[in-house]
Amino acid sequence: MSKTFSARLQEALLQALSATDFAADLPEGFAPKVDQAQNRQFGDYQTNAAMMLAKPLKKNPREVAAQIIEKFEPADLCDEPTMAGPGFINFTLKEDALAGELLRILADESHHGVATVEDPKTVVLDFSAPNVAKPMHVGHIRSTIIGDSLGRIARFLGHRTITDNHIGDWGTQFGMILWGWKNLLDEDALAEKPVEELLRIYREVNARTKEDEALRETCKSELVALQAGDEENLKIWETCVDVSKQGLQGIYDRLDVSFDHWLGESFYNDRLAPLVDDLLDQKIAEESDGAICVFFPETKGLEDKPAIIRKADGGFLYATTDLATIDYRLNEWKADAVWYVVGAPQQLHFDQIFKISEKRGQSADLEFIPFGSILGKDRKMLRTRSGDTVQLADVLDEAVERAAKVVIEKNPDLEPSEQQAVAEVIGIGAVKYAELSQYRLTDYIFDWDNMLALKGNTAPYLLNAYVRTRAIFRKLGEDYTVLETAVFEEQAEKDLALKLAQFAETVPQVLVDFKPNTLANYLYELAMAYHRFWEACPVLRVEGDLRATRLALCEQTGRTLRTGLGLLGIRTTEFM
RNA sequence: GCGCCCGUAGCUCAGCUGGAUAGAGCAACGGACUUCUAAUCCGUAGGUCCCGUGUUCGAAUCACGGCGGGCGUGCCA
Repeated sequence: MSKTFSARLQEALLQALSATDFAADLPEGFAPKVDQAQNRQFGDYQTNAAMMLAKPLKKNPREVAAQIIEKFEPADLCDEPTMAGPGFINFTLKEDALAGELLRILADESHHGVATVEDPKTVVLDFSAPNVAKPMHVGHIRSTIIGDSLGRIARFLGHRTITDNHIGDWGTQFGMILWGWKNLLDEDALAEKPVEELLRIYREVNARTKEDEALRETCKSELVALQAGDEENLKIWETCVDVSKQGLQGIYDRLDVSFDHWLGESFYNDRLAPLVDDLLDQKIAEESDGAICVFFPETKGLEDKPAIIRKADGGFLYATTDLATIDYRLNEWKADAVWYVVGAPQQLHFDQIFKISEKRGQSADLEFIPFGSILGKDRKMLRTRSGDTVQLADVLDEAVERAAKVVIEKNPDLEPSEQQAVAEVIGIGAVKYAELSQYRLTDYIFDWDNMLALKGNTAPYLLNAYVRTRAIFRKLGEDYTVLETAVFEEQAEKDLALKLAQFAETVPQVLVDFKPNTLANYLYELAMAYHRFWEACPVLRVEGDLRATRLALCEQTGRTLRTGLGLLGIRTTEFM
């Protein structure tokens, strides 16, 4: 497989460097960067290698640049590089190179020129992980959508990817649910809308325990009974988990998110006690005030932040479960890496369990991939227990409803069922894109209009570009065949062709720092380039190679948008 | 107290592994549809990149110190 433009330019640049007078004096391991030019007036790619080298070589940067340019052999890739400003070297690709690349990526129907990784890893992705017996609220959307997208991208790049929904099916909340089930349950409501009924009793009990000390104790004893294996409580617990999973599955189906496994906290129950014993044996953990703790005296920032893995009353905590989960993933799944897509407030927790894993001699690449909070209007965290948090299902309903309004307005003649199907793609896509197009650590204030916008840099903008690629082939009456000779007449065509080629440079970049918004931004730029092309370049009204080239650009834009949106977990529609 | 994250146009946000005049969208104003989907395109206007100091040929980006906001910090998850 051939390489991206930036990789090829980088190779040529290294060649040039090795031919210069100062080749022997280059810093060891010097790897010049070739970046996409920020501004078209500077060509297509640029490097600041000369300026980087000026200091160690004790030379004037422009002198260095001049010599690099002199030795640079562009082959048929680009024109003679030019020097600009304080010592930039700018590269402008040849039209033939652009044309050749277009043909190459068209031939690569599944990956569009994106190279798969040389050393595939087994990556476990831990994301979404809602609590059972409570429906997902807006706060769960980030983990679910970001995690799903990272999983799709890792898989696309060739990693063995395992997604695991580590649901909270064993927490202390079950004390309250058990009591509520026994005392407040409305059987008819349970049969009718099980998830809602579970939420209702949970909220009711939660509210009562705030006032009622005795009830708190009763709930606690229900929990203890469950943990001790009480048959009735276990039965209720199983039913709750079952019902909740079905409710969650409905949301996941709608979001087009799926998991390879659903190994919740309860799965690890048997493994907790032996794990703590083992940590004690190895002197990694010790007793302190009755609890079993791991201390980190040698780690800056954690000196006074022990991790508790067994409470004084013998109970285990989520740190214990998470450690057992790491064992399982490493031993059973042979994971090389585990990626946790979890909210930023849990930074300390993950620092601790990663450190413990290290103390145990485990060497897997454990990554905490945090995201910022969704805040309420008061700029405070949207709290799960505040009672009136916005439910995810409601957000999706509202999104689809808003999309439907526009679809009906724009396409009054469409069958209602088709209108609804299109609205579903647009509405859900809009919600996902709103999340994925922004940097994951940015906090934001929940706002319907913001989250569900349909104008500007949103999913509908990208979907519209895709739809326009399809409209052309519908009108043409046949599918794309094969392009033999690419010719360019307009700047808009070359800009689009270059953008298409850069898909291969963009996708791998997402996993460097786990930022799907890098891909979202790229797709937005691609859609913009296509919309400009659309305005400037009629396709069906021109003839010959030019028409074939433009059809190819349409086809490749459609493929790239479909694949790229697919990597974000966003579906496409043929019309809108 | 200590730790982590955020602070960029009126609003919502990109850009942050140092690079050229800091970019989008929304809102405002002005243009372009007998045309392959105008959910589009083109243009105008809008900035102490929170403040200060430092490193550097070069800082929104890195370091240090502040300020403002959010979150976390031994027996919830």
